Amino acid sequence: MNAPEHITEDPPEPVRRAADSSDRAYRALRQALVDFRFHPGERIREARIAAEMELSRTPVREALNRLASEGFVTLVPNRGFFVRALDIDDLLDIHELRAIVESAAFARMCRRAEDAQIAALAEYWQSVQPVYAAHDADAILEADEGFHMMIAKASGNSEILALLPMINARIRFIRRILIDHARHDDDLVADHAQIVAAALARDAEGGAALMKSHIELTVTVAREALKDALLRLHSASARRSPTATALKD
Amino acid sequence: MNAPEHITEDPPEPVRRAADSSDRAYRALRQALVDFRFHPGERIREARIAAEMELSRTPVREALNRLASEGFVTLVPNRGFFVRALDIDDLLDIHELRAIVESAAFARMCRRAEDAQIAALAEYWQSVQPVYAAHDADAILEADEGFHMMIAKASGNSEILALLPMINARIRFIRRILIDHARHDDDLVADHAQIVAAALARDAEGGAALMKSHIELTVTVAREALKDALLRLHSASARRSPTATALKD
DNA sequence: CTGCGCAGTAGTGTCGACAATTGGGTGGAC
DNA sequence: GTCCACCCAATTGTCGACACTACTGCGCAG
Repeated sequence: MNAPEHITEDPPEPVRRAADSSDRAYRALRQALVDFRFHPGERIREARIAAEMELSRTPVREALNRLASEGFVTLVPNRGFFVRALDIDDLLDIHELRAIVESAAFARMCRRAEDAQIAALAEYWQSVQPVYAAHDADAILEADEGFHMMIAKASGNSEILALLPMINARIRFIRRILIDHARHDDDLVADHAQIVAAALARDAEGGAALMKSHIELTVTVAREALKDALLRLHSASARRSPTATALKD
Repeated sequence: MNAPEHITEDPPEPVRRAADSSDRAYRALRQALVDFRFHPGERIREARIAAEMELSRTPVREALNRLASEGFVTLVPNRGFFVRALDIDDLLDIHELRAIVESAAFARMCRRAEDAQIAALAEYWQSVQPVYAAHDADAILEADEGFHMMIAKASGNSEILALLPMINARIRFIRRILIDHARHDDDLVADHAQIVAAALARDAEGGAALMKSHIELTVTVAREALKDALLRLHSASARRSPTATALKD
């Protein structure tokens, strides 16, 4: 086993280059933004982020550039990156866009998806029922997003499938809060059940309308809760430093 | 007008730091991609691009990262950036998404926009009529995009307004080709006139349907032309180097 | 007291350099 | 002739450094 010198022996440190510093920075920053751990409008100091994540500014800047084109942050030349100030209207706009896109995705699925895909949707819905019963907010959120993503996938439109995750990322924190506070799990379950039924019946118009009201109702009902949540998050992020161990994971 | 000596005189090089290398790289690369001056699937060598644009790899990488999150290119770790291979199905999907979003934008505009905004749309439409008559493809494209952007703006939904330019950027080259070749200016003019009429009448449903068919018809009618155009562009980009002076401007 | 100019400092924008990785080519063993 | 291991050139991922810009606080004129 002792390797001859002329042959490259097993490196004692097979630490293959991670090559994912940018990606890690991207995910950590995005999560921090989604969780509103930054004050809206706050300037993001690259050096600070880099120091906290124990890497150089380069990957941090790459991550910020990606986040900028996704609308999470804005770039002011020679001033730096700033957290996008999401207000209640923006949130409503995003939800409206989501309703538009997802209801269209549903209609397209009804018209063009194969039976197997719709069956898979119904089956998935069946399989995650216990999750809702367990009242685990994180698990419910995951199941919920999964449900909607399956419809986007079954729509067969790759652009819709690519757009939805970007929308989801920006409203995930709201959905998370709503699941926790509004405690309208039963409504969610009922809506989804109706949507699945419409899918099985290939009722494009009816199902699309259901989807639209499903999403819009969520917002309408929770508008006040949203306002409170935003205020609370803002003041929280203003009080304690949004950094420190915040980006460690 | 002649500057006094005791005041910092005009530096021989008043070139205030541009600080826009990344932005220039972004725009140039995006334009090159939109124009299909890169072979689909082609690997993008950062050093080469940087050398051609006479700057370092850093701004090129920043531009590529932004383009990656916009879907123009894909990033394979440790391999680099690759031009996204757009096929005919992708193009149809993008147009479908555009039809979904824009028809919804129209309906929302009818329901919520102020009279002044709709009047501005009608006025804009009037003002660009000569452009269509002049048969200048670039000018027509600009007028066309402007028309649709005004509707997105009048929709009052900032997310729609932000999404549309991203969609437009990716299908601009097609619209450009269609305007040149299909020579269906008259249809465009007729459609737009109908859409304006629906807007003035605040006919949300009718106008949305018009908008949808306006966009979808464009695709359907031109499907064959699209295939040809894609083939032609691909072979062209394969033959000659997609670089050289290609990125100079 | 108020407002303007000015230096000092914090922070961004860009660069060149270096280590790690990939893929292709070369040579030898079978 | 084929296949495998190894080496090497080309390219990416990350870093530290430096020039330049924007903001802060202070001094000074009005």
